[in-house]
Amino acid sequence: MLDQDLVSQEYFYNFLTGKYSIAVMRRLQRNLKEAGLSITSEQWSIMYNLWIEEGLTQQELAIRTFRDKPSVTRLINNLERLNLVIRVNDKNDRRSNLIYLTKIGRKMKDEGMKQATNTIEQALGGLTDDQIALSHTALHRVLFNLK
Amino acid sequence: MLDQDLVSQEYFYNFLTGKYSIAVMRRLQRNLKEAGLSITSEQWSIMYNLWIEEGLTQQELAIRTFRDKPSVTRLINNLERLNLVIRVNDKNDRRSNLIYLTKIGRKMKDEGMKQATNTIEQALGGLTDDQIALSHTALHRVLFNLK
DNA sequence: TGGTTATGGTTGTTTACACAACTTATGTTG
DNA sequence: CAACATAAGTTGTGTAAACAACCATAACCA
Repeated sequence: MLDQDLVSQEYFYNFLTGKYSIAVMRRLQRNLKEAGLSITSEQWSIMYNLWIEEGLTQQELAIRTFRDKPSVTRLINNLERLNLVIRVNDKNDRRSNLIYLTKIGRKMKDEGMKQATNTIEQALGGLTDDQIALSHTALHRVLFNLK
Repeated sequence: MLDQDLVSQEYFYNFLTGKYSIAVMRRLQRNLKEAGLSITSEQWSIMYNLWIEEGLTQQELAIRTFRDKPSVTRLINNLERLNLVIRVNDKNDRRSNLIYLTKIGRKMKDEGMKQATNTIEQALGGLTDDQIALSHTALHRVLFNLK
């Protein structure tokens, strides 16, 4: 492969290095902070899934957030320290923890989702619905290919 | 916003949580390891830029990899410990370090680029050139919007 | 020319990640 | 039922991230 090719394939390598998602997550972080929500974008991704459905196991949260089990353990640890979620031992399967939101965690939903929407609008500004739909398809395929 | 909307906008929230790039970077990591290259995907992104052009400053590497200065400092520390790069103090501007590859670092280029190409092919498999080009445009816009 | 500002890099702190090894509880099956 | 395999979660270790505060050098400019 020639150096010329290296440079012209810049796009692909930006993809490899996570440039796009670093940008998006950094902006989400900033928007959350400016709205007075002191959670990280990673913590947000856990909260988001719990806002949709409470009582998920850590395993299920790991799958939905595409993180591994140790990562989820520690994210839940931190969210528990922030009094945003609680672990409840599953009576039917004592290996599992069911994760529930606290009152504070539940109250955070509106503002948390608003900042997510803001971030998305800032990121996708100037793109047509068609462009968005097409990249949706492409990224979905990427996820399918790699998982 | 209704819960229904939350679920149907899954794609956007996957974007926010970095799901796609986690998948890509994890695969790159795995491919590098299987090829016997013991560097992380973050280290790869530094090496990639040095394979294109040596003698960059840390500042310049930070811009090209979309990372902040402390991150680059520590990545270079680790790469220096692995004997893959060296810092050379710039005679003309003594604030700057110019980063050069070692012989070992230079020899790693072929295999390192090969694994990157593999990863890209695995990620984009099944997508047409048009789809790839369109998502390129979209992601480029995202980067422009957020930087 | 001397003081201020800007730039390149480092260090400290907290959070998060991957991978491997481990514990405990549940399933399976001979 | 006992032995083995699987599943959920935790802990250890090394690497990387953001953000803030800092040092040294260079650039500006009044």
